[in-house]
Amino acid sequence: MTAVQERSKTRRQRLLDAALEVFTSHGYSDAAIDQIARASDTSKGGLYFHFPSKQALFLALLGEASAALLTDVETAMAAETDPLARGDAALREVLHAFGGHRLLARLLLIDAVGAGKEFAVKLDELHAAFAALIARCLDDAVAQGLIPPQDTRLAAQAWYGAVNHVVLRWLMTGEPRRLEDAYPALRRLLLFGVTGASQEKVR
Amino acid sequence: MTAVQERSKTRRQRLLDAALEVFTSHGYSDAAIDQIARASDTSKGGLYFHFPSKQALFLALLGEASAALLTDVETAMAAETDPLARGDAALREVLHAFGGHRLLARLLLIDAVGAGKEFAVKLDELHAAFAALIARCLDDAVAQGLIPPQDTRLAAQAWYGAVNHVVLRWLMTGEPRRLEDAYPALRRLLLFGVTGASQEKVR
Amino acid sequence: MTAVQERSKTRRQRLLDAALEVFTSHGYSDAAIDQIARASDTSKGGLYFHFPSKQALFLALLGEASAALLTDVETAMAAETDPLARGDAALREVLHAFGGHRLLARLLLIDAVGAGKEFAVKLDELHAAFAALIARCLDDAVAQGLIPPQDTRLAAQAWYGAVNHVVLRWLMTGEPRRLEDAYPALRRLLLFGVTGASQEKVR
Amino acid sequence: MTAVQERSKTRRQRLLDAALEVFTSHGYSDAAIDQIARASDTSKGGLYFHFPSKQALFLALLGEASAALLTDVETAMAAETDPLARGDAALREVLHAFGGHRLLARLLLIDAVGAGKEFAVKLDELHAAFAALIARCLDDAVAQGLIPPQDTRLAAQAWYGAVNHVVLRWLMTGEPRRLEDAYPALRRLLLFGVTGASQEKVR
DNA sequence: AATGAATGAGCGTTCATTCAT
DNA sequence: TATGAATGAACGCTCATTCAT
Repeated sequence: MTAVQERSKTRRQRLLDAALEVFTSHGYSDAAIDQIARASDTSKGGLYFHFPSKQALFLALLGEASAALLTDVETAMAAETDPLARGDAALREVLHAFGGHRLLARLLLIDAVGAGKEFAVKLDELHAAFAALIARCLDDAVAQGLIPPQDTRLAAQAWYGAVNHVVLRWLMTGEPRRLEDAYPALRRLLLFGVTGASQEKVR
Repeated sequence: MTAVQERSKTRRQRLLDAALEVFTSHGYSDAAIDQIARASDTSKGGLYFHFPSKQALFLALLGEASAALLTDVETAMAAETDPLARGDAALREVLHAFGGHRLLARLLLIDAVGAGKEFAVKLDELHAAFAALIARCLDDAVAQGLIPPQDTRLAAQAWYGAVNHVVLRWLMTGEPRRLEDAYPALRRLLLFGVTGASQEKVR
Repeated sequence: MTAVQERSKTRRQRLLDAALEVFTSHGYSDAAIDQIARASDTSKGGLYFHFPSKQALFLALLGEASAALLTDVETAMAAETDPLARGDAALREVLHAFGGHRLLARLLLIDAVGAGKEFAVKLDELHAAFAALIARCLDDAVAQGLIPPQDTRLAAQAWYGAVNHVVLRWLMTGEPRRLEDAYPALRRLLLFGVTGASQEKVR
Repeated sequence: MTAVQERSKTRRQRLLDAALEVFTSHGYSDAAIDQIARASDTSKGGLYFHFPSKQALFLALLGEASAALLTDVETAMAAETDPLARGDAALREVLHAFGGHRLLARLLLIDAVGAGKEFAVKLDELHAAFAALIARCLDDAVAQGLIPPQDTRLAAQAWYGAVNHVVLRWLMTGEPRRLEDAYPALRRLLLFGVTGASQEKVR
């Protein structure tokens, strides 16, 4: 990487950092390009040199955040071999990643949601990627006889939705203080959900 | 109620209907007051007679939608006495209500989320009310020995989040075609999750 | 016309007047909407209530100016019956109209020309309308044997171009001081041009 | 001229060529420096090395185009001795030059006109030079008794305007297909115009 | 000589809100 | 009550120009 590319990368990164800050504190629509430029110690023109539009900037941010999150989770899962342990690792890592990056959580779980049709696709990709990761675990677990056969796609979504909502509550109400504290109870619920109890107990 | 009040109520309702339509098809920020006025066969001035601001209109809409949803769910729950049957009824009713009112689902699950800080409180109230409803079921079930003791608040949130996300997927991808079709699998997951399996199977 | 329409028309007219002033003093591109709004004692929003865009405002101005000019010329021509006298009247009226409305002349002969492709059509219509007016005179004159058969379309264009250019010189250099002073010499040239001299003299 | 100067000249010419292309296809205001730089296989910085501003670039282009046109016409006129034959040669050459260089015609007759006050002077110089050329012919013709005494300045302008407008029509509507086809009729009109017919025929 | 990243003033346009009628 | 003309602050974006390399 040449010195020029280096500097350019720096500027681009500064812009993304500032954008994350501003978008998450005001919401997509209420975030002004001017504000982002100011927050990144750059000029409006400079921003538009690196990103062709506000939408593209947000999209880039979404892409980087999604990729970073997915990478983290995949890495954590790769360390385990047992299917359920991998699901467990995914849960732990998601809570850890979001817990350590509040803004990233806000971006993906709040700001991206109501931002407009243009971002629904990107968000959908993230959801799909996550659901696929979990569904794979569950499919493996079913294959190994660890859990009973079931609709693993839907279970994966429910899994993801449950985690999301706990994170959302944490974002909105601040409870639990440390997001990771939700781990034990959440783990229990999710595992039990897919493990299944005897029919007699439920009926 | 006088005739004038009656007509006023009609107008107000027309405005709310139009607002639901426009807000859910464009998102809060991109929805124009002009559009809502036109869609409701009223004028901008007329809208401002009934609602003091765009924000207030959206808030009123959120309020009505939330209340309607909660009422439906509470009614459905009241028909059952067994705690777990009441939770089951809640699930069925939520899927039914959202499945029958796509716009309402969009409003609460998508548009209200990224609309801005001003609406976070309202959304929080809805979440809290729902969580309380479910948590009460679970507490009762624990008290009656139907399920093991657990963090019922968190379980309620996970429950709600799982349902939300399934509805969200339905909104975004159209799957499953009929939202109610998700009921059996979702029911199984949620009940098993709170019922708990034997420790041996999980470990 | 109701009082509201009356006021609206007034405002619209004020906007057109201001637009003429600003467009002709800065050129289309360098004229700022802000300036026009200020010059018309209105607000930018008010301007956009009456005209959907800068382009549309300029187009409306061109339309009104063209129409006014054409009407004047047609009226002047209608007073004459002899074909050549009608052409003569057209010349006199054009010089008179432009001479009395410097801004209108600038608008049509200078500002509209380089303003962009979008206005070429409108300008073309004006040119075509004028050329048709003159060509009709010449055709009649040919039919009555007043002038020899010739390419009347092209002659009409040459006629129009000659007048245009004299007006243009007047706009740019201020000569002659009174535009109407160019009438006698111009009349002579144009009439001789179409009347035709004996072949012997030319060869 | 050194090799470096040679290369510089080449670069300068490439810039002028690209500028002609871009200015005539977008108009002065809508032509972007970026576009010109790209079209000339240079950079923005490179452009600014050769020309201090957009205005100066356009002015240089105007100057070169004007000079080229005038040189062509003067050369063509120099080949003739008879005053009216020289005017005739001028007409032929103008139609030929514009007919063969559509972009040059656009530049001088359309783009330069509405581009702004800064270019009015340059345009005026061109008009004046042309008018002087024609006026000289006419003065000579008067002196030699070939045409009757008249306002030769104004006649020259009318001459020029008529030609201009025919070229303009060709640019805007594409008629006649070959600009040179307008020559015979135009020649007849212009010569007759200055030659003058007997008063009897006109009255 | 040449590059292209960076600047920042300025523009056309939008839209929630107001208010005379 | 209801209307819609009017307001004006704010926004996303452009682009001629500069300058470190």
